[in-house]
Amino acid sequence: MTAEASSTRKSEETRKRILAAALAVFRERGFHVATMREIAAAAGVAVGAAYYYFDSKDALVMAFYAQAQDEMAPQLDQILKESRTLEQRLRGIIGQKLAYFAPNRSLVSALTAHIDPEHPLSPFSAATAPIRDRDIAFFEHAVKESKLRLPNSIQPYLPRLLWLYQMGLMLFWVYDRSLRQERTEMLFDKTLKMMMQALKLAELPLLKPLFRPAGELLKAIYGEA
Amino acid sequence: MTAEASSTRKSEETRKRILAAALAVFRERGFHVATMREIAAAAGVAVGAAYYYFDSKDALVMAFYAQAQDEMAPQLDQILKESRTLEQRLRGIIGQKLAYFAPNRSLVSALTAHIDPEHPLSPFSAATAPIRDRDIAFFEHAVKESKLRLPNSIQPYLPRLLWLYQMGLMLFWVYDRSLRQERTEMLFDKTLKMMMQALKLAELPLLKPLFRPAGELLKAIYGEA
DNA sequence: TCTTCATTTTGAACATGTTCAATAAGCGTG
DNA sequence: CACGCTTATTGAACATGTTCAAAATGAAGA
Repeated sequence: MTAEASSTRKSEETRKRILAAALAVFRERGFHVATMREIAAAAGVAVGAAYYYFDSKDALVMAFYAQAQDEMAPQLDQILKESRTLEQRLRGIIGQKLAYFAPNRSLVSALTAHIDPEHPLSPFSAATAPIRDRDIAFFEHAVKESKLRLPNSIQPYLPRLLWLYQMGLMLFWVYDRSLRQERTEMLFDKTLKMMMQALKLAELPLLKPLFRPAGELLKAIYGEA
Repeated sequence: MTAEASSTRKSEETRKRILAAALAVFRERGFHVATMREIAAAAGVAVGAAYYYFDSKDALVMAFYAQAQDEMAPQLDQILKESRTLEQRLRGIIGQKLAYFAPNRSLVSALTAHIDPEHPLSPFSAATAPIRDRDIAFFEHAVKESKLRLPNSIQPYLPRLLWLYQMGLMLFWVYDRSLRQERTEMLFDKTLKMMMQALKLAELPLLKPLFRPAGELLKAIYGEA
């Protein structure tokens, strides 16, 4: 939001330096204990400068996420190219993200700290829509070309639902205290398989009374498109 | 946590006065903008006093929730007594809670602000276990005596799952901007019906491959009991 | 009543995210 | 170069949740 298109070379340098310093401090000391004064000092700059480039401490985390998106995009594209089934693709995409974020779990936890959709930094806010849409696009791609035959009333919402699934999984992962987060791994594996089972069963006429209201619900919540 | 059993009459008075003042200020100005200085002033007391009785600003909200639990308990018992089916009971219990909290939505949003299970005020923390368990007990009661025949691998976890469902619903409700929160009402109605459908179908052998892994998953996440 | 100790109350001090007026640095133009 | 204008940078000041040493209050016993 703060950085303009007319950013000169040097300005961009400073911005990068501040962000890098912030991430370093966050990693070393944890997001919450890290102070803006520390970060500024680490970047060799006054506190005000940090606020000139970033709206808030949280905004630094958002910048981190945006950067992560850029860096991960090619790898995710690659994964989509190399796999065919939806299950493989989801496993690949979500697994890749978890792996990427693994060294920065405390930072991700800061990201998920705001659920309030009014808060500019919430994953559900209008302000983060571009980032969110970019994320959802990968799930759109993953769903496309897959052989899955879903009821028309559900199909269009699947990418957004999968994104939500991913968010929930990451939330669990962020606070997963088990060794190497193996509980998340287990949750991921089992729920993914169950989801695939459920999607297959969606065709059965027997389950119509279960999936028809689901479609109506989705339409009401997400809107027509 | 702070209030001891040895609380004398006057001390208890002060505590109540501070809590009441806090709730009034929260209601009038919203949780976030309200300051501890305001609250203290409204209670006719120094800031320090507020902290003598409550660990933090958030703790005031927790005290509010505990009080709400006390006040709602008889009504919830009544609802359980007057209804038989699980659907009726859930509709009654959850509906009652939403109605009760309606005048204080901003306060409830403060309650759901901490997802981190390490945070003492998170609904998932060890510190809030007593409050949580008391809540879950109502769902246990609601499930008991209902004619539902569920696989043994799932049955024991049902109350906790229903509690989770309720939490999710309240989260949606807290940020529901629609008139009279009618979107939440719709979500509640539809998901409740779907849940009942799904639970009935759980008996079908056809759906075994879907429900068996679900049972295993629950065991792994929640533990044996 | 006086002493002693625990309980309660006070308000100044502290930490930290954030703002902002002032200053410096760049840069294009005459 | 000199002058203005935009962009960067500074650091003191502010707001607010929280802490804490000191003071006030109260209760119980000698």
